[in-house]
Amino acid sequence: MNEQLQPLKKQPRAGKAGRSGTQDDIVYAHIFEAILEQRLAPGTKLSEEALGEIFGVSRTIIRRALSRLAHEGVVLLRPNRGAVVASPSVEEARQVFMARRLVERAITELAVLHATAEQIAELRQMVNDERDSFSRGDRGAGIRLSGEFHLKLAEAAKNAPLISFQRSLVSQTSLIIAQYESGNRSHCSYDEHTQLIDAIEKRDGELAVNLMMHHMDHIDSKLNLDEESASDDLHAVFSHLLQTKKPGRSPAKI
Amino acid sequence: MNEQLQPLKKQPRAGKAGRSGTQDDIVYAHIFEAILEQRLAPGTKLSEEALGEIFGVSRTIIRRALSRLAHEGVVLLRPNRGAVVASPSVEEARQVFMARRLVERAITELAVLHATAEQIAELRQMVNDERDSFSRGDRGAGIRLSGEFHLKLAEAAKNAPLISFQRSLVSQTSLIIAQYESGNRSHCSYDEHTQLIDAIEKRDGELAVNLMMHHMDHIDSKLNLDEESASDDLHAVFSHLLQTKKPGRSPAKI
DNA sequence: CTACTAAGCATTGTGTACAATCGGCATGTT
DNA sequence: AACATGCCGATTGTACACAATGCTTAGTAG
Repeated sequence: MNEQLQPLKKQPRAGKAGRSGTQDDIVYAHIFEAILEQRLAPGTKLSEEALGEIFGVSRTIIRRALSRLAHEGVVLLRPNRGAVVASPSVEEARQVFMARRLVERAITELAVLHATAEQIAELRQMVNDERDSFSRGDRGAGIRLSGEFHLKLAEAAKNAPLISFQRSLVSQTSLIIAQYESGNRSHCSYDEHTQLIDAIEKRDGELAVNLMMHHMDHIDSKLNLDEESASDDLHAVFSHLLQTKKPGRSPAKI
Repeated sequence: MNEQLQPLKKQPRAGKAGRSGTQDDIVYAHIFEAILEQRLAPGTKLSEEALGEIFGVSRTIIRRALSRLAHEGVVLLRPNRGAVVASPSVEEARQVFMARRLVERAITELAVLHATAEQIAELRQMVNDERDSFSRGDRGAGIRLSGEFHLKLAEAAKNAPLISFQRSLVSQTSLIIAQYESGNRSHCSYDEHTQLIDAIEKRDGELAVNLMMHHMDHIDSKLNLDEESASDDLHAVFSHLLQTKKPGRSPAKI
């Protein structure tokens, strides 16, 4: 139980990923980040009481955060049986990627039309942060920042429903990447992000869409969704055993 | 305010829209239905305590239902200030419709590929129900069933993220229709739904997509988003006044 | 020794009490 | 008379206690 998250108590502003000050968001951001960084493996049970003790809040807050995570598809909420980190199947991963292709194409077209100079500057800044994370070897932050880039792009498209959907898709994609990525390559090449920004700044819609589609191709070509799906399924099948083993250790770990 | 919702108390199975037995769903369905039937006008405040008393459940349940409605965009949750029925602006309505075009096109293409005979039969049954509702003059049920048709179609596309997104879009569309529809025409011609099913059954993807796009055209051509946006904005602007007037009547109204 | 049953325990679901926050109203000041 | 400010009522935010449910395990019968 030594690897417990910081027992924050009215932490004025979370130094890591938590943006706004509300406890909800802090808990949400921390759990989400832990999942992306694979400190919480798919299938891990997320006990309300344990989480509440760790974060120093009551189960009410935890429950809201879990509900939100469940709605975004990174947590599975089983009635009367608690929450677990989602372990998307290969089929679910394919569906997410299909939906993302659809949405990213539309977002790119809209962003070319509506992105402001300020937003483009922010996008460049995010690519810089992303590159820094990878150079530091911080894989979890890299995945998260890469996702936030795509989310920022969605904001430039100026369509609220699309932004909301994209948020959900990006979350699930991050989880899928964390689960399925073949480790040998950098997963979200920021070069492609930079080229994409250039095309958007030049208002070249056709080029931008082509770059985005190639970007999507690259992302899922790095995953083992096709050939090695067996091993993935195996992992998913046995994932519940990983946390069902007897509590030979301390009981209060996430 | 004698038009208070039925004070159900552990109603075993809601006879109207509530499907599954959990209290959450019952409350959710009733509020949603009330919004669609305009028994709850946009801007109306949704007090947790009042709703809890009406439905005979505690605020906990109400809060979950409101949270869900808020996530689907039909209810606006303002921190520390309670929930109100959303009153989508013209711009928001446009964004929803743009997103729906995108999603409906994709859903139609996928449904042509994957819809089973059973699903097609269910779709036909839903069109029948929809027609019956309109012939009975039950406008609220008609809007709801029309939305459920599009949702069922999404299920035929066999893509979970798209289904989830479509659910949110359909909910918001229903609210927009209820708010903006020019009253002189039937809003969702079930004839077009029937033709669409025929095209899907014949596996004619091109025709199906064309029909769906025309269907979308018809839907928003019936709305007053363009010319009469002034009156709509006016309504939205003053909507908060409608429920801010002094409580000269009974306090326990939604 | 295996399989089935039942009891105990742990965890989630729900209701309610208390605390924090916000909007409205009255009063005082310029 | 108009504006600013402090108080008060109402409503939401949070935490906690109790109830219900499912899982685990021990015990017994075959």
